[in-house]
Amino acid sequence: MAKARMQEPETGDGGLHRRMLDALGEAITSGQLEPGRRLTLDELQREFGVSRTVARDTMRVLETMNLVQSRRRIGIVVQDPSRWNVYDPQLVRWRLASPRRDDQYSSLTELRIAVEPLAAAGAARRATSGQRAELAGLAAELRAFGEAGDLESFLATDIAFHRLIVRSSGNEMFAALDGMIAEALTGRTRQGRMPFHPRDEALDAHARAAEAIAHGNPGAAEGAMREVLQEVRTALNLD
Amino acid sequence: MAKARMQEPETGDGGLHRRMLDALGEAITSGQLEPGRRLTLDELQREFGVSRTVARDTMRVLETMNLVQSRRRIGIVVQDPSRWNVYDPQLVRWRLASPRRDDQYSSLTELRIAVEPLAAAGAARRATSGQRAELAGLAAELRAFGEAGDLESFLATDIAFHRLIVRSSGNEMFAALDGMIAEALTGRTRQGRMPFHPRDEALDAHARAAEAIAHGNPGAAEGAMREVLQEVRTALNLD
DNA sequence: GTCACTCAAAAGTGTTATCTTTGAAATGCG
DNA sequence: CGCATTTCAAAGATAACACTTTTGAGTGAC
Repeated sequence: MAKARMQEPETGDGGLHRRMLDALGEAITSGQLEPGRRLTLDELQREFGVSRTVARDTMRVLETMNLVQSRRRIGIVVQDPSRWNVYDPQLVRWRLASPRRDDQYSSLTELRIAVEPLAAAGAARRATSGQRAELAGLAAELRAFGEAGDLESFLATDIAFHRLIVRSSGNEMFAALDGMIAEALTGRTRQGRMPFHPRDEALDAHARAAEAIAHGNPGAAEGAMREVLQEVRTALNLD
Repeated sequence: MAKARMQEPETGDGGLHRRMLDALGEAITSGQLEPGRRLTLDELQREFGVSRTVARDTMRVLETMNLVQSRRRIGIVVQDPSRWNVYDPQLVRWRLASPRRDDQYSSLTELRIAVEPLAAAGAARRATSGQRAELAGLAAELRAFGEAGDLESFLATDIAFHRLIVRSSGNEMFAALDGMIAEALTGRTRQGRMPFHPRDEALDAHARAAEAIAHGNPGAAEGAMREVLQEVRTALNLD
């Protein structure tokens, strides 16, 4: 029986489940499905043309993110945003794709401002010598790209620099932010919130942070990192 | 008359799925199931005496936390800790219940030190007037309980104080930490890392933070909160 | 005899369909 | 109003089939 049910496999990673999850995740995080809205599995399986099993474990996943709660007889209830697991990378991605992305960017940026100085201090204490060397190298590249005005390469290197710091911090909760930091930096450049030419003070601060980490000086690393973030802070009107 | 049909409601929420999830979550986060270990659905459904349906969506949930990855023909592979979604409250709970809980406490505490000053600044900008008043009240209670040496009430009030600050910060990523902050504070007291009598400076700093927030002074709130966290910081040897 | 290539079987998850059980809400009856 | 009954929708079980890698056995060329 030739089942002409050919699933198109080129949609990234296919996965029936993934498509449904993304659709619902985006619908909820964008507010299109407002809190309190009740859904049922039957509805969903008809709407997405999937089996009960797929519908069921999609909802299980959304439930562990606290986007919905499933109760007997009631169905599946969309939860209030205050209950969401807003650190789930997938959820962050959905929110960054939604019309409300600006909220997500400013939250993320404020989080960066809070965390990165301490992460730098941690790196000064606990980074491996390889990481220290790599950081120094990245700071040098950063200056080169910055002075050359190569914004694209500058961004890539800047992302690598900040990610490496959180991953070297010795705190796995800081390290787990690396993907989100990359998103925030990318978003900043895309939204044109980045100066055309990185300021000299910013480049110096990056270099000082790398140096302080290399020399194992936590206090200096923390201070330098605060300076690095100062311009982000003023951009967010936090001063 | 009393139909002894009473289901005890305090078991969390019963749920076959929940029991299996907790068991596996604890086994993985405690390191009992080491990274790279391969499991199969058949094994699991036999071991837990559940159907494939339940086994499957349990694994789906663990997969979204990145505790495991499931691949065709291979089975279900326990992932390396560096890939875990360490901000998932459930995962944090498992880790706090595991023998390695100290790592989790220090990570959490370092995160608090990073975030709370900025959260206080945010609260000074964006808290509602009700929240500002409530904070002032909590600071006063805190002083009363502290001076009376009532550690139990002090802890409860301290938790309420810190939670209220992150929830008033206007940043949902800060607000989402409130449960974890409560756990960290509780743990600190339980582990006897708390001075018997809260220091005067700490009480003053709490009061100054509340006042700065009430008056809408972000800079002062941030500074006062840093002082509040100073003793935590020295306890963690971060100075 | 060894290397490389092909192809088929096996192992395990992915997906669907259908059924029974259970719990909670709504309803109706006294 | 209070209690039992009904009803709805998720929770869970079971069985079958589809899809994908891995493994390895067989085959041929050198």
